[in-house]
Amino acid sequence: MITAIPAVHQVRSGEIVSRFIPDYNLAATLDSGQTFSWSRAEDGRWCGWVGETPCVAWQEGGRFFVQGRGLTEEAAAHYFQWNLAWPETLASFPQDEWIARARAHAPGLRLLRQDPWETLAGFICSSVKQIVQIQQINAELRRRFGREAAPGWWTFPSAGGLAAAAEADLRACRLGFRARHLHRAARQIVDGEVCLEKIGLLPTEAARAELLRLAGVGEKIADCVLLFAYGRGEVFPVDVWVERILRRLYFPGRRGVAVQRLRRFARTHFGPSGGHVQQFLFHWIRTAPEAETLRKTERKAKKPARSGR
DNA sequence: TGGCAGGGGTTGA
DNA sequence: TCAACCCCTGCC
Repeated sequence: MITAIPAVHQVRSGEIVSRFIPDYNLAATLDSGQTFSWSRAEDGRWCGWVGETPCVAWQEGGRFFVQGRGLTEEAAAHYFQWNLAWPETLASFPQDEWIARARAHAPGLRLLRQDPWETLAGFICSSVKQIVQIQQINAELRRRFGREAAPGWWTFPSAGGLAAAAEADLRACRLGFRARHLHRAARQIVDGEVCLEKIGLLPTEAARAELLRLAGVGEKIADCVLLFAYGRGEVFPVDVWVERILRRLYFPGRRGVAVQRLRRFARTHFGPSGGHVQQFLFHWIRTAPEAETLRKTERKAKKPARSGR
C-alpha cells in the first residue's frame, strides 16, 4: 500500500525554524481534513510539505519546530499561519454552547495556507472519499507524476503534468470518476481558461465564481479552496458532516431545510472568522468522544440516497 | 467469508 | 431533482 509517510531521515539534516506558540495545536491542525499531504511518523512527528520543501514538524514545550532543507522562517510562518492574530480571531466567534464544546475539544486548531493548485486538486479527488483514501490518492499522484525532491519524497504534480498525462493513468491512482474531473480542471488551468493567481486578487464572491467554472468543482470544493488556500477566513464550507451539525444543532426539529438556506445562515451567523468555526465544528463531530452519539444518530437517520445530500 | 450498502461531491439530463 | 459515476471500507 502506498502511504504518505516518506523517509523521515532524508530531511533531518535540513534547517530548523521555530517559534514559541503555545496556543497552536499542530496535531489537530494537520489531522482535521484540510490537508492530505501530512502523516504522523512513528516518533510522533509530522512529515509533509511546505510548498515544494519536504519537512518534518513537531512541538515541544510550547515551541513549534519545522525542519526542511532550504526552508525559510517566512515560508513556515506563511504555511502554518504563525502570524495570525489568534486571540482576536477567537474573540470574533459567536458565543454558543456548540462552538464552546468544539473549541474545548481541540484548542489551538488552526487553518493552514496551502498552495491553491494542490488544494484544488486534492479536494477534486475528495468527493465521496474518506480522508485515508484521499491521502492514498495524493501519495499515488505524487509518486507517479511528481518530481523526486528527496529520496522517497515526491512533489505534488503541476497542473501541466496532470494535463499531459492520460486520463487512464489518473484512473490508475484509484481516482475513479474523479479522474475525468481532475484531468479537465488541469487542462482548463493549463489553457488559461481559469487563472489561479488572478483568483487570489479577486473579492471572495468573484473568486468563488471563477473556481466554480472548473470541472469537478461545486460550492463545497470552491469554498474549501477559498478557505484553505486563499486565506478567506470568512468562508464556511458546508459538507455533509457540517450540514448534519447545522441541521441538528441550529435547526432542531425543522424538516426540509435546504442546503442553500444552511449556507446563507452560516455566512451570517458565524461571522468574519466563520471558516475557523467550521473547522472546529467539523473536527469536533468527527473525533470528539462526546459527539459519538450524534455521529451514530446521524448515520442511522441518514436517508438511503447515495449522495448524502 | 462474501455480499452489499454507503461515503467529506459534482455532473448532466 | 435525481441517477450515475469508481473504488474502498465496514457491517451483517
